[in-house]
Amino acid sequence: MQPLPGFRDFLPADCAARNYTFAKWREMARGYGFVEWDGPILEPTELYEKKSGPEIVDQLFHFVDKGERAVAMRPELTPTLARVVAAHERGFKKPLKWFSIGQFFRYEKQQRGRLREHFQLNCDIIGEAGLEADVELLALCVDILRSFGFTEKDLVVRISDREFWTDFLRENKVPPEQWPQILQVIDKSEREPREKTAVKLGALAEPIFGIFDGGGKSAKLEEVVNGLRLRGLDRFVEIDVQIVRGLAYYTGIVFEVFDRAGKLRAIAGGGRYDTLIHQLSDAAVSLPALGFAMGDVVLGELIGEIPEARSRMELSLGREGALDVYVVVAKEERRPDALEQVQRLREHKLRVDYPLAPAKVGKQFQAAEQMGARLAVLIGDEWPNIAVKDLRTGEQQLVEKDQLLERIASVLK
RNA sequence: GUGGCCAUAGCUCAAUGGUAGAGCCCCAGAUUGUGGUUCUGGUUGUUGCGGGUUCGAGUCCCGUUGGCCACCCCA
Repeated sequence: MQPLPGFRDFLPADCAARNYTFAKWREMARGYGFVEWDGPILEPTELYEKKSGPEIVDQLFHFVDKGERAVAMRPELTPTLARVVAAHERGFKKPLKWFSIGQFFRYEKQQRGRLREHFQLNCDIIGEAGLEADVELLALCVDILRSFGFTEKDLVVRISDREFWTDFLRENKVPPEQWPQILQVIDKSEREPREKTAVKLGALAEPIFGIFDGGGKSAKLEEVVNGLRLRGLDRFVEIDVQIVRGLAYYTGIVFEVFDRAGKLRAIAGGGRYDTLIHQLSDAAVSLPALGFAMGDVVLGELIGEIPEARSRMELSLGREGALDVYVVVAKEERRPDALEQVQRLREHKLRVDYPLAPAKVGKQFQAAEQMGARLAVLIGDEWPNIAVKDLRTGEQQLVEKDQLLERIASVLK
């Protein structure tokens, strides 16, 4: 039996890496004053249809439950957030700065960087229409990535503005019902030959290519970059109006993070969605909002690619995984005494392990080594004295059992 | 969803159509109480699964499942 396609088993090393990622996400988000929340993993399918149209259903893990409800495993958090905020916003002072770490699902053929399941950090700011919120969100996104050891040489945040294009389309008298289609063509233009894009754009091709080649100027985007400059983070960002993002609900600044080498899929992405909460609100709540999401899969791949990030993680995992003390039961008749010491050490918040079954002393030291124990404590013939061995230096000292804690503390310090 | 490539031990991979192997890992030993190195020995496969061709299939053919890559889509 294998796991289902696109689903992962997390062996201890994988879990350790995942915990490392989550810890960084949490630490940085909290550092920016974001508070953690979460929603259900299963939602009415309708929640996603309402927001993205019926085609989205093809890409959902969805089914009919025993109560004959059409349900879907969440593919993203934003619709849930909008629903929750619409229902509970009065209970909180604005702006809300909320983050969440959870698992998300989509029914698609898997590929590198795209499974049927992944974990995602979502950070959102609700109730602030000003650009300072966009800057704050971008700064958090960049700082999270910096905390993993990435620099501006490793990745780039490409920022764009949906309004730049909607203004353009309005000026060119394009009927609004055609906007989503044209935005999609712009979004895709980078990945296909220009001739093909030109055909799709028709008369708009010339002015749009002109904007691509001219860089696309926007006072708003300049202001965002300036805001990041004040925080010393502008070196990570580039204005690039070709970024549009596929989702229909974005209304303002949008951005995506890519590796500079261009080998991987987007590492993170987000933007402003000022009208979504209103659309999903039965009570006609209307709040400006913006957010981004960062997935664990592509991020993990990038950590693997960048030596600085990888060694930073390995260092951290080495520290986290290690045992403080391994208790060697050198004489089986001393096992009760050994267990008493194990319990005592554990009550003093030390990480302690010992052999569950009788084993040769050599094997026990091997086990201690393998588990990364800092110290081995040997209980046997010398009892009530105990040998304490520093496994890094090899130094060993005999102490009376009541001095054990003291001795351990002095070595661990 | 469409197309191409791939599938051999727990892992990484060998094996002109002719008796399935190596390294690593794991386990056990090296005068019975001291780890990392070393040495010796050992376990493991219906060659992803199901058919077919052939005297004989890991090898060739068909199907199927899974993986990788591109497209599609991108949360």
